[in-house]
Amino acid sequence: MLEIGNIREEKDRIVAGLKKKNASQDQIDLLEKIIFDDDRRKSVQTQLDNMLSQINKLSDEIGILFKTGKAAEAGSLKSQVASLKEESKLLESELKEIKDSLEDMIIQLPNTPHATVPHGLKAEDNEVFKLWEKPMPVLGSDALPHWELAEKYGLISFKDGVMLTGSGFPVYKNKGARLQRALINFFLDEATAAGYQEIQPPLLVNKETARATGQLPDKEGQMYYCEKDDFYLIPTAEVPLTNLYRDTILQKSDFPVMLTGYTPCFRREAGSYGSDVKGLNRLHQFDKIEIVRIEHPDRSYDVIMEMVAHVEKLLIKLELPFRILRLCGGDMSFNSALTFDFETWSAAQGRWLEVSSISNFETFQSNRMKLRFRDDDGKTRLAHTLNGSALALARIVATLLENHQTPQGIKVPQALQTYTGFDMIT
RNA sequence: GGAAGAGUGGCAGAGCUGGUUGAAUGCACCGGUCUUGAAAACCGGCGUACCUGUGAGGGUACCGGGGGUUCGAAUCCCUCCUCUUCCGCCA
Repeated sequence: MLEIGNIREEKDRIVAGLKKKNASQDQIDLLEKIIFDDDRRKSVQTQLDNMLSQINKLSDEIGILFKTGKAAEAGSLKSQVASLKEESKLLESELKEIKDSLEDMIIQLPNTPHATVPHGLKAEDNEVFKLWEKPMPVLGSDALPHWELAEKYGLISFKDGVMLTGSGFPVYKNKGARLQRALINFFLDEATAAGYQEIQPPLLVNKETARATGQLPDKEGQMYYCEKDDFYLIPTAEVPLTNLYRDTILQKSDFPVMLTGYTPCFRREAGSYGSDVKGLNRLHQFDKIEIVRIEHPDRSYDVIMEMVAHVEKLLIKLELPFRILRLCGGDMSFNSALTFDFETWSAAQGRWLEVSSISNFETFQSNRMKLRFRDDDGKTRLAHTLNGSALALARIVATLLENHQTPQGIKVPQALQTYTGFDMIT
């Protein structure tokens, strides 16, 4: 959620930012209305406060009359308060209405992009920030896509998943299951070695939590929902991890806040179809290790590069061809001010698969969840939040199988062998 | 799931027979005096948000969440949530 103060004070910058993010004219037009309504909010707040102040004063006077045994004289004061009270009720409901509609409007505005974000509308406009340095692997003509490899070696059963639940819920078996566990441990170990604190959060969260990181209201349809208990299945560990710091005021000495967690992620992915959902490409349930950082605003753009470097190291250790994209304004998520996507090369499919997305949200999340810190001058300010996948398992498994396939079997990268306990899948 | 009790500022803990209580007191924390330095002692400060004012300041709201009674509620009532204890169930 954008800060109202920024909307008021830096309207031109916000307009330019919204345009870069490919916002609609309707969204841009909201700014004027927001400022207008915020003026109204202030004026109604002032009236209300003055009125309540009067009520308080009169009530005190009545109290004194009662104490000094002049209760009989309180009658006219009481009726004064009664009428003021009626008026104040009206103002109160007016104020609430204005505040609600203000929030409704502000919530429709996406975050504004950082200066380094490239212009553009769609995926093709993203900037290739970095390409892996080694030559791309060349596979034989008999190379198989991962879903065939998974079947050939008995690693994953998509069929059984359909039987148990439905499509998009694969069952990992044998060395496939072991590979999953190895990757989880590998990623968690790498993250904790880099200084991230390991967290095991709940997989179901309440409305308030889903709201604070921005999943509600706009991504409601993407989450699984337990109606009976009013809980949402998390679409990413970002939700519970970042919310750990909801409504808090950090001391500067609390920085850096570095969290990591492994969780399954649940996504309805309504509307996806075709080759997008083939094999492991897009699942309703997949495993992911997330890294989250809460930072001083002065540091957040250094920190995002640290996170990029961390993920890059992981992919190098897994010996997977990758590229890093700096997303253009039109392709970035609603919440983000700057996003780097990592894609690994799916050799047998001949396409890039997104395996990580690292974003700086600046104060967009912290504003909504009241995540502040105390600055040197003693004042509270909103902290910056960042997160990234490090890494998402399913697609890593897909490209791992495809890129490391040989006529003898699938080679396990060196770094992973201590975790798998085998160096070859045969 | 059933029964009883409880939820107050960073923590501990008063207030809960309704009226200078945003909230005693202690600890923690910050500043100062003292000291070669530190500790102790003493003095002062010490919540968040919003409105208003150039500023000093003034005002409003908040004592788990929401609603109600009342001229007035941390204090009374309703409801929800959470915690503790006992019973039941269970990995």
